[in-house]
Amino acid sequence: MHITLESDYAIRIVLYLSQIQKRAEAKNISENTEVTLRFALKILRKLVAAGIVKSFKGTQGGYELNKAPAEITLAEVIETVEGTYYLSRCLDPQLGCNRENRSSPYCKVQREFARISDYVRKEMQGITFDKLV
Amino acid sequence: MHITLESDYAIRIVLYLSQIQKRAEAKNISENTEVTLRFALKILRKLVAAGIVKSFKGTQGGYELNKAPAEITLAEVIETVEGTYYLSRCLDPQLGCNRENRSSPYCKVQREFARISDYVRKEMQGITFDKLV
DNA sequence: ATAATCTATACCAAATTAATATATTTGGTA
DNA sequence: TACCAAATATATTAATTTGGTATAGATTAT
Repeated sequence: MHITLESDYAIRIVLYLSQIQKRAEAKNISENTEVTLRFALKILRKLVAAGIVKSFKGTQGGYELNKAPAEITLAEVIETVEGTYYLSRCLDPQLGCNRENRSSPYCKVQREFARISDYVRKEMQGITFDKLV
Repeated sequence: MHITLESDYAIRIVLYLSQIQKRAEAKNISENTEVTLRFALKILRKLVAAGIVKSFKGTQGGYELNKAPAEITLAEVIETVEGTYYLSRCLDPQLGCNRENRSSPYCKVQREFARISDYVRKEMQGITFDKLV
């Protein structure tokens, strides 16, 4: 939904992997991004599931990017961690408007919020990690 | 910072006052906006302090708009309740980036977020309540 | 085999957001 | 001018979300 600290962490991690361009173990990533090890591991698993990062088990294991930084967008990383971005919770299909007696299913405010949310998503889709290193 | 349910409530309240165009007491506002009375009172106090709403004490008291709906922007109402809007908490001067060892005071990600946040604020400044009734 | 590394699920704590309670002040009206 | 209906102020509590941790297990290079 919103962009929280976890997104910030996920971005730092992908940015770090974009910078070093090689495999790094979780401990290394944690130290270099200032994200606690366990929380970094949790985020890394999400990034792996989303196909942004590749993981390798066992000795000499670790994580590396699964694609070129130029192919990874800010939107992708944020939505991996937060789900779809919405400016207001009333737009989230999971939450919706908490009002019972509303005349129409979508009010004008909601429509404005939806328009702005779309813009934000599009902007973030246009920002790739090669531009951020 | 972010747009929460409280913003949603504040918007509903201002919208309701824009629609009826007359004085209404808190209980009436609460019932018509589906915001609990006490929470509505709390929000109303903020709206009064911000000069968006005028309050009248005593019998026949209540609340009414302090200016025309066309003069009240979505940005104004939201920022009354949430403070300045930022896409990411790292932009909030009160919070900031929680990273210690950062090379530069503002990273590129932060700059992109700042640019998008500015856009969102400008959009919301352009939306007045006469368009929303 | 074993030590290093990731995986999975569940759990807990801190912070934020939402809502309520109580006591007080103000002002119109009988 | 006493009274009652309303707003004001501050503190407190409850619910939700976010951030972070613990434990047990699976995998792989050496």
